[in-house]
Amino acid sequence: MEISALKVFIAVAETGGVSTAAERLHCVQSNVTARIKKLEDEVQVPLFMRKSRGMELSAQGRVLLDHAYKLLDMERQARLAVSASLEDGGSISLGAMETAMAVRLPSMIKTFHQRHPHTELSLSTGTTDEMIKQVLNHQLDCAVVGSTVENDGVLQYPFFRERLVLVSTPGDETSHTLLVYRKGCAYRARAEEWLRRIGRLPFNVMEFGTQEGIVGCVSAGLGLTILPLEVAKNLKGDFTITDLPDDIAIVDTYLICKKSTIQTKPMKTLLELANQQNLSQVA
Amino acid sequence: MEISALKVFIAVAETGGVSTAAERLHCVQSNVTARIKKLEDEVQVPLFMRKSRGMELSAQGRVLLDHAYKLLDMERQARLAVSASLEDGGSISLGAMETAMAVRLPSMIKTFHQRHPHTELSLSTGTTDEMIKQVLNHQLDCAVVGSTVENDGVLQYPFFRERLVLVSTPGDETSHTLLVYRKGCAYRARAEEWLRRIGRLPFNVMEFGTQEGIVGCVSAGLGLTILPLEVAKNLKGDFTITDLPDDIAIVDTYLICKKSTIQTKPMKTLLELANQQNLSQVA
DNA sequence: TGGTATCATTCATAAAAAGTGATACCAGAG
DNA sequence: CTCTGGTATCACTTTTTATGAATGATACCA
Repeated sequence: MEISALKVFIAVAETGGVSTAAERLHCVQSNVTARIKKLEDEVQVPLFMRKSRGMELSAQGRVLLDHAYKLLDMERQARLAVSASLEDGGSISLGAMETAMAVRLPSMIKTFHQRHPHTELSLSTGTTDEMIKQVLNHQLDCAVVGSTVENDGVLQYPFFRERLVLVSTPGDETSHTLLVYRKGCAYRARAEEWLRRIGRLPFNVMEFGTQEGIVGCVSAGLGLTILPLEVAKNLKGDFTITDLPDDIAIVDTYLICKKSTIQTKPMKTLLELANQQNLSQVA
Repeated sequence: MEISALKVFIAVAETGGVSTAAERLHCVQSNVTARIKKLEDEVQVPLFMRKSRGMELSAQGRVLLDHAYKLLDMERQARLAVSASLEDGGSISLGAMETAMAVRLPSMIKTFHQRHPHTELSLSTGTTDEMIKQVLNHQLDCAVVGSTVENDGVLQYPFFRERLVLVSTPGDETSHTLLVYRKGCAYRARAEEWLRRIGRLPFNVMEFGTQEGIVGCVSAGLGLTILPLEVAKNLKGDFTITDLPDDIAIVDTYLICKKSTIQTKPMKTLLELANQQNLSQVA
């Protein structure tokens, strides 16, 4: 039962005749006759009673007419919804490093939600490497990551700049144990680079899935970790913060998304908001 | 946006790929590819993001998917409703002479409604001639009329037999004024026939649209009228009832409907109920 | 690194559906 | 009776949908 068939059905039902319906449909009368017959074949029931002059709905026809109206209306709605979703609505999946999610994103997300209350924003966290892969696979619409990506199918917007510091418990600053995220974290690479550079070798690494786990273990004196200064300053407890040289410490984060991702209005808003943050927040 | 197009859209969305969808749809991939493309052209928006392996819904695609499910379900419903209306549901329009509507029909209608609570019964009244025409034109599904009709496209079921009597105010029995329905009433023909036969000429006729009007005017002494005995006996007020010879008085009513009217279950019930009343209620 | 399997797309073409125009047919009106 | 206003039927064209084979891209595996 195709939508177009229902349209001719409605035309005949409303005009009470094949010829008048044909006129309204801008087609020829024989075509209308044929399509009605096909529809009747399909539902196995006569939809009209042929009168000497015109046709009149049968009981079954009246039933179908009701439904046909609804169906047609729904089709219109669907069409509308899809166009509208370019403007608003729909959903966006955004990934971010856990640290970014904690510090930078909340205010931005708030603003976004005010501007697009109908757009569903689904947040997830992951390591830089994981998220880059997900963006490339369209499992994420966009992501906040800690390194650039050399792939010209990807748009990258500078998001913010931050300074990494080493965090440990007092007296534990020279630990050879590094507590970090699982492989793929942008910060982890920096930390390892630093330890290698200052020759604190060999060092061992403990991997964690969440930031909470890392911080908990650092405060228990298990070792040291690397965190954005913003995050480190807000830690509760007694920690020592050790500066790092700029080339290690300063990391630029980017909001990335695939070029092929549809640029809906909400998506544009998101990128725009990201750009507004694009001030060197840290020297 | 045809239903069939949405079916392939859903298949692709659910299986996450053209090939798997094609398999499910029992057709070749190239066809699925083409139809998806056509749908995308139609809505002017990419519905899927092409990944290296398979396809994934875009934000707009997700929106459409929701609607597609609803639409498909609605279509199923419509199809079902039409078949079901053969069994039950739907509507039947029944016409009857006002006198029949008052006396014989109520109990029958009640039974009918108990058996088919989902069938809408629309009642109307009219003269025999009017209703015969309406049945022939399918403006009525069936009707209770006071004469047979010589048209072999029409089914006629004996409904009941009744006795007509003349009704007047006491002392007004020989009035030359006949109060009757508008032209086309089966009883009116009988009354005129009677007056002619007994030579009460000339007589004049006042036409009315409703039985109430007739009765009111009769009781005001304007003239006499002809009514079924059953009805006459139940009139409130002081009336004289005059018998008529059998050939004038006894009238058979019939439930008629066109042969071409679909014999739905409810319709069959109606005819069956009519036949149960088919007892000579009056000698 | 090359080989193989898995997908999507493209293209030429076949089959089916929708649309056309002419004509036949039917019933009511004059 | 013919005329008129309508539907149905028919042979035909156009459009849409479906097919099969070829192409290309990418992942997976050795």
